[in-house]
Formats: sequence, C-alpha cells, structure tokens
Amino acid sequence: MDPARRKKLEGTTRYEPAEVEARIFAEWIEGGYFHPEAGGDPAENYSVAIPPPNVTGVLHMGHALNGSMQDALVRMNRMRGRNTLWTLGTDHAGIATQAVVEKGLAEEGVSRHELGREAFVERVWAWKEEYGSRIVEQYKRLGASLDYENERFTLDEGYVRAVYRVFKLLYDKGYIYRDNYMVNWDPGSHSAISDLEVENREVEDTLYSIDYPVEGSDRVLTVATVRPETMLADTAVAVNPDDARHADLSGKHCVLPLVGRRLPIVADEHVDPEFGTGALKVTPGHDPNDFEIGRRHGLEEIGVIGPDGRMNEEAGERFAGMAAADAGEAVVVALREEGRLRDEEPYVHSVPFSERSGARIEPLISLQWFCRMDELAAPAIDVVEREEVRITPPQWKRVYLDWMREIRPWCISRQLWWGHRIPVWYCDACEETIVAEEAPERCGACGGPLRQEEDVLDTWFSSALWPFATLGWPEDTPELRAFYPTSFLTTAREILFLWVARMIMTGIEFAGDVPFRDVYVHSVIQARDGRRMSKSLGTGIDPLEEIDEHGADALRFGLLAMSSTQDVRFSDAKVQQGADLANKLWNASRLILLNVAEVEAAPRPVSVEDRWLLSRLEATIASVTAKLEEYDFAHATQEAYAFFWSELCDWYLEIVKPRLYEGEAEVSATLLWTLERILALLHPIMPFVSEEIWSYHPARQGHLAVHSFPEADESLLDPAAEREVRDGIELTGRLRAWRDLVEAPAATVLSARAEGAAPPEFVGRLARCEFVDANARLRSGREESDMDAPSAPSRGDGGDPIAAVGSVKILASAEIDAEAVAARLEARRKELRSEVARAEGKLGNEKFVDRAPAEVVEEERQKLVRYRAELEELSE
RNA sequence: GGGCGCGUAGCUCAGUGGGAGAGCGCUCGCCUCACACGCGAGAGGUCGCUGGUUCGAACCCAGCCGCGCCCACCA
Repeated sequence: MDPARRKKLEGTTRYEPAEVEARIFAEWIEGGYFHPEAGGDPAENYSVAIPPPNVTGVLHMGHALNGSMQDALVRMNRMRGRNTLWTLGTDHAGIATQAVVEKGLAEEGVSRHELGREAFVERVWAWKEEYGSRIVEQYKRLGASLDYENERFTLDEGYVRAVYRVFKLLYDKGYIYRDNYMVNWDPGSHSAISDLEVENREVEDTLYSIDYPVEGSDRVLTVATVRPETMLADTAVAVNPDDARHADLSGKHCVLPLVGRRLPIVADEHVDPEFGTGALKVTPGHDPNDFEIGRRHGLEEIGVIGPDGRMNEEAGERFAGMAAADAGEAVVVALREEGRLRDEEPYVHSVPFSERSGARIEPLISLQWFCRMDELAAPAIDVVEREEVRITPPQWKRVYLDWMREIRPWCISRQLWWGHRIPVWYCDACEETIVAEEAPERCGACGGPLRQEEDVLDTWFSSALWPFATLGWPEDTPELRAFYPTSFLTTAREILFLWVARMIMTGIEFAGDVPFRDVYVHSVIQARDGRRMSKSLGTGIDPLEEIDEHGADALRFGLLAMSSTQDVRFSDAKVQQGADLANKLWNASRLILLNVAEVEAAPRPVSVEDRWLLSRLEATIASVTAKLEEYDFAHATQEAYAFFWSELCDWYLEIVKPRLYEGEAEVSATLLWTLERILALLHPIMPFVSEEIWSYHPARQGHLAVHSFPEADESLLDPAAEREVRDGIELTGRLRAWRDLVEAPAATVLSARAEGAAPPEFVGRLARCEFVDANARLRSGREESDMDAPSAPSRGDGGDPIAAVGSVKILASAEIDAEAVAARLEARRKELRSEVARAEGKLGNEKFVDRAPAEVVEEERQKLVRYRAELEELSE
C-alpha cells in the first residue's frame, strides 16, 4: 500500500461518510458504469424503469426507500455481470407543476389567462429547466446507480410521439371517445379529475329535509339533502318500487319548490326505503347516483353550478352568480319563507375531495374525453392470474384483480395547459373531427381551417407508457430490443391502480409484452409517531437531512432494515445502526488491511475456526442473496449485519488476532478473502463505504461497483466445524458469565480442567482460563498468547474443582470468593431441577410420547439425561 | 357496507405448531494496541382478551376489544 494511503488508513479511526460519498460517486460516473450499451437480450439483461418522480418533486422518504430497494437489486445484478439499465426520468405532473408556476405568477400579480397559453407553457418550461433537475441531484446523494447519461421526461420530443401514437391507436380502435358525462370537477385545479384522484373524507354537514308537494293532492314528499342549492337542478323524485308507502304515487308528479318545475315520481331500486321518508330528490346534473338514475329513466339533466363553482342562469335570477355554498344558504332561507323546510340536523358523511388541490369535488356533467378500459383490462387480468406478472406480497394480487374486473371508463382529458395537448382537431366549417399524430394543415373533408382541442391528457395517460416510451417506442430502437420488458417494478400501493395497472395494460397492447415480470409492493414508512408522513401535516422526515447527518449508506441500510410487509414507523435507531455498521466495517477493515501479510486473497483454512468462519461466510452469502432476490430486504440486512458484527468481528477477529499480528500467511489470505466477499455482498446495500474500503484492498483491480458479486461456494460449508466452534463460543460465554457472577477480577486467569474433549484453543484465551489436563500440564492459555502478564502465582495447579461450567471444572483459586461460588452453584441447581421436572413431566405424559414425532420425543429424552447428569455432578 | 392488515421486552419491530428474538434504551464491569459510533456480562415479556382444535398454541380456528389502510353511489 502507498505509504500516504496507509497513513490515512491508520489515522482515520472513524468513518466519515460526508468526506467519502461525493468523491466516490464522481468516480462511478467517471467510470461510466451506470450507462449500458444497448445490446443483448432482455431475458439476460437487467433493467428497471424508475417510477418517475414529479419534476416539481423533492426527494422524500418514499423515494428514498423505493430508491434504496431498486438500487440494491440493480447493483447486485450489475455486479453479476448482467447488462444493466436503470432508467432515469421525471414526470411532467400536469396539475402539480402548473400550480407551482401559477403560484409564482400570482406573486407577480399575473394570471395565466392574462399571459396566454403559449407564454404560460413557455414559463413552465423555463421553470422546469431551472428547477426540474433538483430531484435528480438528490437521487445522486442517495447513491442511486441510475443512467444519468440518458434522462427522460414525459414531455420530451420522442415521448410526445409515443403518447400521440397511443392516443391515435386507441381512438381508431374506438376505445377513446368524447362524451357528456358526470365527472369529478375539481374547482381547485379547474379541471376534471379521474376517480382515482378523489379521496373521501368525513365531513359534518347539515342535512335539510324539504317538503315537495305532490301535484293534485295535499300530500308532500319529504326529501333530504346536504346540498340544498342542488334542488334547483332536480328533475325527479324517486322512491323504491317495493315501498308500500309510496306505491300509489308512481307516475304522479311533485312540484319543485322555489322553481315550480313538475318532477315525475319514478321508482328506482337505488332508493333506500330506510333512509328518511324513502323519497329521494333526483339531481342528474350534480350527483353521480342521480345521474345514473336519470339515465335509467330518461330524465332531464340540468346543470345549475358552473365550472367556476358559481350558480349559472339555470339556477334562476335569484341565485345566478352566487357561489354554490352561498346559494345553498339562500335556498334554505327561501325554503323557510315558503314553509317548505321541515327539518335540519347535523349530519356526518363522507364527501369527495380532490387529492390534487384539496378542493371539495363538484360533480357535474361535462364534455370530456374518455377511454374505455374493459378490452385493455382483459389481457392485463390474464397475465396477473397466470403470474406472468408476479405481484409481491401476494395479497395485492387480489386487490389488483378485483379492481381490474370492475374497471370503469377513464376520464383522460384535463382542463389544463401543461401537458400533452390532446391530438384532436376540429373543423368548425364542416364539424369534422380529426385525430392525428401530427398537426394537420387543414380539414381533410372541406379544406377549412382547424382548431386543436384545448384540453390536455391526464398525466397518468403518459406515465402509463413509461417502461417502453423511455426506450424509444414507437421506434424499434436497440434500447427497446435490449431492455424491454424490464425486470421488476417497486411501487407504493397507492399507485397500484393509478399507474401499475395502466402500464400493464398499455405494455401488452402496444409494446407486445408485459412491462415487467415482478411487481414488489413495498411498505409505507410512517412518521415516528405513526401518522403518515406528509408535508401538510409537517410530519415529513427529510431523507437529505438524514444523509447529511448519518451518510447515505446509513439511511439506505436503515430504510431497508425497517422495511417490512406491514407499514412501519420511521426508526432513527435503524439508521443509527447503519451508521454504526459503516463505522464498524471501516474499523474491522483497518485491522485487517493494516496487519495482513502480503498474500493473495484466498480461503486458506488451517484451524477449525477458519473453517467455521468460511462456512458461516458462504452460508450468509447464500442467505442474504436469496433474501434480496425475494425482496426481503429487512432480513437480508439483518443477516448480513449479524454475520459481520457478531461472527466476524466479535468472534473470529478476536480469535485470530494473535495469528494476524504474527503475520501468518494463511490467516491473512483468509481474512482478505472474507473482506472482499463481505464488501461485495454489502455493496448493493451500502455502496459508498464498501467502495471506499475496497479502494485499500490489495486485491482491487477496479471499482467494487463492477466487481463480481459473490456466489456462495458450497464446498466451504462445514457443519462439523460450525458445531465445534458454536460449542466453543457457548462455553466461552458461560465461563465469562460465571466469572462475572462470582466477581472474579478481570486480570485473574482461572485454572480449569476440561472433562472429555478439549475445547478449542480460543475458549481459554477469550474466557481467561488456563486449561490443565489430568497431568497438570498447560494445554492452552498464556503460552500461546502475548496477552498481559500473569497476575499472581495463585493459579490452580490441578487443585480441587470448585465449580462446573458445562463440561469444564473450575479449579480452586485464591481470588475466587467461595460464597459467591456457592450461591452460583445453588442457583444453577435450582435451574436444573426445574428443567428436569419440566422434561420429566413431558415424558411422563403418555399422549406426548405416543403422538409427538419420534425425534421430538428423543430430543426431550436426551435433554433429560443431560440435565440429570449435570445436577448429579453439582450435588456431590 | 365490503376487503386487507396489525396488536410480542420500556420503544421500534422479527418470529407463525415443539423450550420467547433483534436493534435501541436500561443495569453492572471494562479507555483490552480495529472501532467507546466500542468490548464483556445482565435485568426486562400471563406473545390484546375469551373460548376451541392439538400430546403440545405467540403461531391454527371462532368470537370479542383496540388500531391502521384500501375500495364502495346511501341522499
């Protein structure tokens, strides 16, 4: 090792991620490791398309978790030598981005309408150029091995071509159509939104009961509503066909108070006779259910609330122009004046809100573009049923299938300016509608001028094409041939329908194959107090702050360790555990790298503990790898941690230190081999610290990022060595515990005699016992180590045993307090008596002996024999 | 209204038919020449409640109590 490097390694007793991470990342980029050449076969290659973050986005904990998972798998497969692509890109995020820029304009006192469409869109692009790459830079901080040389955007030129092609193809198939239909109008973003972008919240409203007089009689039908202003658009009253109370009214009419309109009384199954009086006012223009009833009965559809949330002229001049909520109050006043208001009471119910703007949804009928989904859904259901697309954990498969089987038409038009403007042109002269991938010059039918549809497409319409549009579809590109289908997708469950399902549908329809083979639905990391992390609640935890404070490796390790099949609270302790692990890796590596003899890295076992270590290493590699492959990140991290920390550091390194300091070649080779493999194994999880340490490893030829991933070597598995060392470890622990209990001074070396087979050498050294055999000859202990000098000449010399610890007898010694020993003895006897009683009870139970598996019974018998023997010994 | 899931050590979570585990926190002892972001040894749990199945239940079944999430058109 270069003397300067050696000096740095010697002097750095703490791993400092901040100093390392930026430098290492630059080296990876310099190496071009994350940008693959388009070649090879998708089945052998490995590719992942990142769920594109919004351009307006900043990295949140969900991105960090999702990114850590993807990067772990991407790095592992890249190291395995597969041609690996992790596609990078961002989503134009129509509503969110438009809102950000509009807010900026508002601060300048300008509205987008004053600016005009073209200028506004230019402003958004300018904003995107300036701020749109923030999140990309943040992924770099995480260490994500994305292909930064080829960043995609859902509005870049090629991508727009893909979107228009898909629109045209779906239109030509008759799936896309334009219709007047009930939509979720979001007054906040001033656009229709899809069902999936609506969330229901519990709200306390007032339920008003209103009397509708029945025409030509004294009777009234009392109906109830929380939105009195909608009564102005009522076009019927409905009752349940089986409701005896109203059976005679079918075919008659009510008179709408305030308005005077005649309302037919219709019978419809939807009406719940238990609710109120069993009469329902029907407002097809402003209620989704009533809309359905209206269509069933051919009712008139009247709209009284406009897209601006205000009453229009249909509401009558008394209410026209008022905000809907104000109109509601005015209607109540008017009804009260007319004596039609029977009752009002507080009423808690769930109400739709826009997830985009937070505004209360205004259901209204509007002319929109829709896409019929059932034909697209059918094959997408098949592939999941047949597990050509596997969904993990499996309960989400059914959730997916249930939703897909009841899929409804998708409202794909949005009344925004930022997005893919719908590729439809209208001729006002001859009323021709032209759908085309490129703007036509003039009307094909009459040659008249054309105007393009004003609306843009739902952002998810373009995201649905992500896995293949990013690879150049509809062109037949080398990238598409090499990397489609992608290998897997990790996702939060909240976008299972919004995004995942739609990618599967479009992938099959347009790219000729499923977009990915595996979908892993990950858990949600909640805030520390169990609430959801949210910007508006102020409960978010900033991953970048965590990285600043603890390092990217620590955050990655922590997130993977805390991930689970169920939602979990963010755990600072797990991130700290990751930081501690990075530091421990660094220091254990220093011990090895600064003390090894100059040798090759190779497994060269010469003792039972060497064979044990190599066996445990290979078993760990096999297990961690399997866990990663099955998306069990929590156990993968835990097992890697446990092997490294307890088995390698706590035991093996302590055991072999004397050999290492002596410069023994075999142990040096074995340690370098082990270090190489554990660094490679951990690299997908903790890429920075592993890469940094690797830079000091004598076997290094290139970056660890492209080093081979360890494959478990079964020939090194050694169950006999594992058993022997495990027993030695257990014995060491018991001897240490005994020392503690009898308060043996730390410096005292106990004399002991092993009954039966001698324990491994390390037991004596680590437990500070000197083993003497029957001839009182030193078997191990100080002779082989240069540990501190013997404390006193008071060591036992084959004297009387004063205690037994397992198969070891402790011999009398001046430093050991006899009373403490006696107390310890008694405690152990008590323990043993209870164990004997338990085993006897079990074995005395005939049913247990008869019905339990033979090996379970036999195991119990052996335990009993052991416990009895030890008890007898102690009772002497 | 339907569906899914969760209640295990002080905290956050593993374990899912044969003697209760991890990390953190806590107690005691150690600045032992890789690491005090460390080392060694401990304490701490009627595994939500009640019944059932079983030789045996944290684990399987039923009911109940508490909590979370998703879907759904009850005015």
